[in-house]
Formats: sequence, structure tokens, C-alpha cells
Amino acid sequence: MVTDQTPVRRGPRGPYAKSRRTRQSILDSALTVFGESGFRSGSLRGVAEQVGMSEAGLLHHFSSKSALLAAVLERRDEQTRAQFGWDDGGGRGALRATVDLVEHTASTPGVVELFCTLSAEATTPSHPAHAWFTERYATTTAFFRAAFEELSARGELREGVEPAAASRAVVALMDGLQIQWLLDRDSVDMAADLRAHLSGLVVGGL
Amino acid sequence: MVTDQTPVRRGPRGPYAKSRRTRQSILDSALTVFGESGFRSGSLRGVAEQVGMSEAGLLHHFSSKSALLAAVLERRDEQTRAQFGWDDGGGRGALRATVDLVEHTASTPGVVELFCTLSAEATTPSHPAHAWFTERYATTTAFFRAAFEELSARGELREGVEPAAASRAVVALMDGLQIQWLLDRDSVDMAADLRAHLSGLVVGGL
DNA sequence: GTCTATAATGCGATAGAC
DNA sequence: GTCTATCGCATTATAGAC
Repeated sequence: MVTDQTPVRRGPRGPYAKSRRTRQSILDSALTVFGESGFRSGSLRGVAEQVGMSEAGLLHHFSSKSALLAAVLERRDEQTRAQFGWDDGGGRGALRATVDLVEHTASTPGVVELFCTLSAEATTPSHPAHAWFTERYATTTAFFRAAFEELSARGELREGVEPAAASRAVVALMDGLQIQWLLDRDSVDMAADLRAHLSGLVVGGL
Repeated sequence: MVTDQTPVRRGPRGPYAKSRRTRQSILDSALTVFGESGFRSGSLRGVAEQVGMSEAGLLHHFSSKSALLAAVLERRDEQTRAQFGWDDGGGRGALRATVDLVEHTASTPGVVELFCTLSAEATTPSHPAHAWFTERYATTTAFFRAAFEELSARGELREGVEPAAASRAVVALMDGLQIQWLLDRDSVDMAADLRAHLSGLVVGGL
């Protein structure tokens, strides 16, 4: 994947403070634009317009469209990682934290739209974010597999539930629910449906 | 959604036989091109190139890019409907037929890619296929809800499984598995994972 | 750090000849 | 029914002024 140089000094009062603030607002706009139109159809022009600067000005901060996408994805993952305590509470805790995350997710439709559109269009190997998504899915399913294996070892997994298959299913369920939710936000409750699914897998429910 | 006039006489030996054959090959190519790049990024130029004619020639048969997409979607649904006996065997039969369909689906990655990319990008209301997908999801979840309700009435649904939520989950699972399968076809078996999920919902398994 | 200007390409769609 | 030619517009990216 294409990368972009970032200033070494990152503090809000460092020598690149202004530049950093500009980068942030570019990333915000990129999230919106790519979220609405996907990466391929979303245009740098649209991002520049929304952030209130020229395309050339934008390209001073991110050397190419792909570099901008990479930065958006990386920032989003950092934020998510920082926000949730994945490591607390063992397998059951991990599943509960996931439900919380999905619940929180419903407050940022733009982000959901971005990841939804992007993960679909990035299935093609030639897509600039293909490698990123491949690795992300591997990491995520491995995380859930570990959680289910932990539950299984304690005898808290329902009979017949296979950790690897169940982990793929959980990830798939979240992805698929996002589509239905985006199509009709009023009649789909992603967190509730996920919780119901998980409760069916764990002895005694979630 | 934008529509396109089709000749009234549709038989292979009718007066429009040649035109009909041309239309078919255009639809085939469109399926491939839109499948690889999505609708927004796939180009009429690419479709025309693959079918071996000019853009203008293509636009003689389908008056716009959206009209072409509409025709592709409609034809695909016709084919699917014709191929599977959804109405046989009650609720359990419907679920089994779905597993068969998914198994069959794995032999046409291009089609999977098209629907995957398209259903994601069509979540935006301004997309030409938005209405089509909205209705399609409503129909599909209603179908599964009916199947689960039938099973529930016979006491064959596992305790705690709610038909409406379960139907959303089944559709979501299929969509999500498609993404993972497209990313890594060797390590994901969509039909097997779906069967495992469904077996967990029905008393005595599928 | 941001701008204008521009290059080079690709797009969907139309007009009109054959 | 298919073509060539073309319009008008959007796109990513670069060069160079300020």
C-alpha cells in the first residue's frame, strides 16, 4: 500500500502545528467524501472543496489519493483501538466489547458507509486498499477465534459451535448488518441483532 | 430507477433475433466489467471493448449506463428465480435451497463481486440502483422470516430464536461471507459456514 | 503552505453518416 | 445496427508563482 510521510513531531504545539491541524481537517473531509461515494468515485476535488482549499493545496499534505486513503484508514483504526478495552474480561468480555463497539458505530454513519463501500470494492486485488483489508480481516477473525477458543476451553461455548467458523460468521454478520442498516436505519438495530446472535452461541447467553 | 425499452417479441427467432443476441452479449460483458470494478468505476468503454463494439453501438441497445445496469440486475434475478425451487419443502426446504444456492454461487465469482460491490455502493440514496436494492432486501428478509415462522409454528425453531432477527442475520451472514470469500477464496467456504449457522437455529439441525 | 495554471487522461452521451 | 467524430465535463497530478 502507498504510504505518506508524516512529520516526526506530532504534538499540537510542535513546529508543524498548523500543518497538523490542516491534515486533520483534510482527513475529516476525506472520511465524509469517501464515505458517501466510496474511494474510487469520491474525488480529491470533492475533498478539497469541502475542506475549503484547492486540490493542489491538498496534495501538498497527501502526495496522492491513495496516500490520503491510507491515512484515513490508519487514523480510524487508531481511534477504535484506543476507545475500547478489548483485553479485559476474557472471551465473554471481548464479545461484549464488540457489541458496545457496534452500538457506538451507529452514531457515525459516514464511517460505516466508508468501510462498507471500501471493503467491497477492495476485494479486487488491484485496489489500493486491498492488502490493508486482507490483513485487517485476518487479524479480526483471529481475534474472535481466540475469544471463542477461550470460551470453549471453559466449557462455555454451546455444543457444536466451532471457533473458527463462528469467528468468520461474527465478522460476516457485522458486515452484512451494516448494509441493511445503511439501507434502512429505522428498522435495523445492528447491536441488538449481533447480541442476539452471540447469545445463541454462549452457554447461558451473553 | 431508469428503465429501458425492450422489444415486445422476445423469441430467439423473432424479428429482433439479432438484436437480442447482441443485447445478451452486452449484458454478459457488463456483468464482467461491473463485477470487477463496480458500477460507478466500471466504464461503458470497458464494456464496449469487451463486447467488441463501439460505445455508440452499445448505447443504441441500452440508452444509458443506468439502463444497462437495470437490465443486468433484472436478468440475473430472473435466472436465479428460475433455477431454484424455493417453494418446495416448507421452511426447512427453503433453508436447504438457500445453502444450495450459495454453493452454486461460488462458481461465479464475477457475479458475487458485482452484487457485493453494488449492494455497498447502492446504500447511498442517489445511486441508480438504490431503490432496486432496497426492495430486494425487503423481499429477501421477508422470505426468510416466513420460513422461520413456519418452523416456529411447528416447534422446530430453537428456543430464543426470533424469526425477524434471524432472517436479517441470515441475509447479513451471506453478504458478509461473500466479502471474506472474495478476499481469500481458499480459506472460506460460504455454504459450509451458512449451513453451520442454520443448523444452530433449527431443532435437530438442518 | 497555498495558490493558479495546465497537462494528460478518461468519462458519458450526442449527432449524423452509412 | 453500427460506425466515426466530437462535445463537455471530471479526474489525478505536476510546475511554478507568491
